[in-house]
Amino acid sequence: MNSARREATRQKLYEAAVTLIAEQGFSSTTVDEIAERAGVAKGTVYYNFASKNDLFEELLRHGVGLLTASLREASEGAVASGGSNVDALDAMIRAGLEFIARYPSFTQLYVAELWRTNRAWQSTLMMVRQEAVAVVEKVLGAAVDAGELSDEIDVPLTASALFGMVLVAALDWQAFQPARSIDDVHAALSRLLQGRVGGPRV
Amino acid sequence: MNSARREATRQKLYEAAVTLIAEQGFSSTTVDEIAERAGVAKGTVYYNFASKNDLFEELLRHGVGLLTASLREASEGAVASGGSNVDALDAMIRAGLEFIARYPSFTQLYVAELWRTNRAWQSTLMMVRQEAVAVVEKVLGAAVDAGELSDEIDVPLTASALFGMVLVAALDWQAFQPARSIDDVHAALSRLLQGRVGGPRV
DNA sequence: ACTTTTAGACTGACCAGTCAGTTCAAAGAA
DNA sequence: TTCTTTGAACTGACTGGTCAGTCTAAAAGT
Repeated sequence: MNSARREATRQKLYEAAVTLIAEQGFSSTTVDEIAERAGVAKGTVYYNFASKNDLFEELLRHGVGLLTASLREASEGAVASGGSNVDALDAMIRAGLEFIARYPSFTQLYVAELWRTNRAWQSTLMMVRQEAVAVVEKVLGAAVDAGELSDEIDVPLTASALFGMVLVAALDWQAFQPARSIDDVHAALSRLLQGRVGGPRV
Repeated sequence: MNSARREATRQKLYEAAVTLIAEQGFSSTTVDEIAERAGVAKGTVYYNFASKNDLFEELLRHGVGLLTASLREASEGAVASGGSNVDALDAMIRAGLEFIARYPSFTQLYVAELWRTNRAWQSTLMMVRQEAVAVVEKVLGAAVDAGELSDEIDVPLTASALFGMVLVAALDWQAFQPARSIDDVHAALSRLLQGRVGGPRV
């Protein structure tokens, strides 16, 4: 069981697949392309994954797992160092931006597939999405309970909105003004979160 | 000459294509399927459009055209009836939600393709996106000039963020809690825009 | 008269998945 | 050390199916 070797191969396949699928979409990316980019024979793909679909599902699980961990860590870090729940939200925005900057392809691919219906990996995607969103909802709920945020807010909807705000702003940043610093982008989003856009002027 | 008959056929093809592509993606939707769903012979597709790609590009132009018109109308309506620029933004959020509720498939498909690189219709997509975003940016800019919004905000980035907020919240609404009323969703997003989430408590 | 649509057979390219055969690396044998 | 064995990992030509796009002659619409 040379599973270190195998693991390295799988990793190469993930990396090859993620960029190709982000660029072209799942269906128009061929297994031959993935194998070639990974520097591996086609058969190896099928030795390591049951099917093209399966490769993709495992890729999704793998990627969202990284995101969830990173969000959770950011939130816990903020709280541990004496921050409020709003600080935790802010830290999660930061972590989200960092994740997207680091794995732009994965993010593209995730967004492209998230709301598609009738696809084989639909249920996997929903599961994995729920895990990520739950992290945000939890902090949002805690902030409301602690009186930091208005108790009129709709937690799940606001979590979605925040998620979308970060997602779209970050993808646009990467696509259209990649030169800007992450601090810049973070500041703009923070401002929105903290109500300093449409709120009373300071 | 674009006869009325021809236009009706094209319309049927758009409608068939948009749902199929939203569900399955562009590449895994076949021209035969589109023709069948539209109740039209395959040859008719090629009589009306140069290729599958061309059909899709025209579909994108058509759809984003509707969105842009609707945003512009909402914004102008708000201003004409004596509203502030922030009211105009709010009206545009509403219009965005209505658009997504009415054309969920188009929205899915748009999001799925927006950040993809290396696709034939990439430039078309960028162009139409820019038109839509410009409408939001214009109002945002006017609001800053009028002193309604902090002049520290980054207009393009905030426009993206707002766009993303509406987009993701609406898609999640449609996908996971379709029973909720549009007013409900609108209220939650308004609150975020107006800074009543993270801002000072009332 | 002229435009548009029909029905569907056909072609050539493309591609997911298979499988018989080859290579690798580790563990033991000499 | 050097040789042999073993099973896991990998290879790539091949197969069977799918699909964009073409083409026809005839019908229907305006």
